[in-house]
Amino acid sequence: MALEIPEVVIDRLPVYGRALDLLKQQGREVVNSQELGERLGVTPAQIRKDLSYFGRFGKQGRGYNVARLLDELNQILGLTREWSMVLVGVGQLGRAILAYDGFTPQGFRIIAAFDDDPNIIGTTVDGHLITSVDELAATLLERHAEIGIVAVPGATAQGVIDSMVASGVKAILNYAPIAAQAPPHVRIKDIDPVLALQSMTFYIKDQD
Amino acid sequence: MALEIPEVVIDRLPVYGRALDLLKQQGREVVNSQELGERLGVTPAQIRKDLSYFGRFGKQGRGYNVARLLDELNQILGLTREWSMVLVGVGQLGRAILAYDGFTPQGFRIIAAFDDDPNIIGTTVDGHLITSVDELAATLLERHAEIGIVAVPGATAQGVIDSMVASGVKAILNYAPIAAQAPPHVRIKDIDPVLALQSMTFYIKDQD
DNA sequence: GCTACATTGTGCGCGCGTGCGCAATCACGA
DNA sequence: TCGTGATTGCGCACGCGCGCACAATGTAGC
Repeated sequence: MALEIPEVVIDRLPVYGRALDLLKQQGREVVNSQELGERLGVTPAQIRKDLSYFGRFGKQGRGYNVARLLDELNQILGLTREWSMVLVGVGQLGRAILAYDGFTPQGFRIIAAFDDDPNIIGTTVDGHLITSVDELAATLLERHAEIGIVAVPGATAQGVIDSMVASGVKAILNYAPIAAQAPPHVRIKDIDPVLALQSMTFYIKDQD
Repeated sequence: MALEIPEVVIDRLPVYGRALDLLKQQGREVVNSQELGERLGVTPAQIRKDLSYFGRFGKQGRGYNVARLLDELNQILGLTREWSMVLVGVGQLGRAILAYDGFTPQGFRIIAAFDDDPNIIGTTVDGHLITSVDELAATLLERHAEIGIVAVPGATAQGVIDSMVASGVKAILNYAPIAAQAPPHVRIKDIDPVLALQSMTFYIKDQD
């Protein structure tokens, strides 16, 4: 049945999950695809189709049980466990990532942070002792981490990614402004505000 | 001819532009679609098709003049001018955004920064005097800005977005973890590392 | 100037994602 | 227990984006 699920579908599931989380906090027990769709700017059919890839979670005539559907989505996405991450690059951006309080509640924990600046190595940032990037591989041998975060300048980013891949990291969140290369079995997502800005200007450049 | 250009195409153009920029810095004068595609993980046909929406920029048998194509792309995307931005939210994330040196070289300048914390208002961060968010509208009346950056917690983000829209901002870069709503004439792009992580775990949760 | 070669620009078909529309199904009230 | 109303799950068709494959076209060498 669910042998080939489009990546766009997977990308939308966390969005549904976040909305359900909010509804749950508000004490809502049931929600239908129409209301969920309105909140997220998605058609109700889209939501129902997406969910149907994984099973039948709703009840006709009522809708979806909020807590139940949220649990199902977390199960599907693998969010019922903790995920360990390593951060490379403790500049201004890296510090903001270390300080960000949105990862932990969702089960993502930074277990080690690395840099190549001797002035930073050995210091403690937000409770994390900064280690030399040369020890990345050694550290990952004893303390396993599935996810790597790249917050270094573009020039050194690909090298960092290669090291992570070699050390068995399975997914990478890349903040560096490069077209990162990785083997097929390693997932990569880019966070790139400049690209986002540069495509928006196309649409607004001729307004008023 | 170019009456309806897919948004995915527009999203790829800045990626091409960045690669061309790099090639130009390396002194390359000509590049063909095959090499460009290999560097970016895109098929050569994709690149040629995308570019054909806007004109004929290549020469058969040779390829594309790097500097020429880069200029054309910048023209198409509206990157030949400066863009003014306002930032709302000067917490850890906002500070990292203010400190980020990747915006200015691409023509994006933050002209004002706002927060609602009395302890922060009046201070100077990276050369920017932090103003009360209550003065957002008034400030935008005298100093025009086309783009808004939202770096506040999710709970207050939609309100900030509404204010920006009311003040004539035409594009918004949203770092808050919400499904932001805005009228159709205002472009929005979300920067959301947690969503990126939560979709990647789907693919890596059953590995090894 | 002519030939051989390389690379673009694009018509076309394939495949996939989206949303419509309806039958199936469940809750609830009488 | 039965009927009514609401909402899901999903078959199907439409439309769009992607990439193939080839003709068009420019380059370079002789």
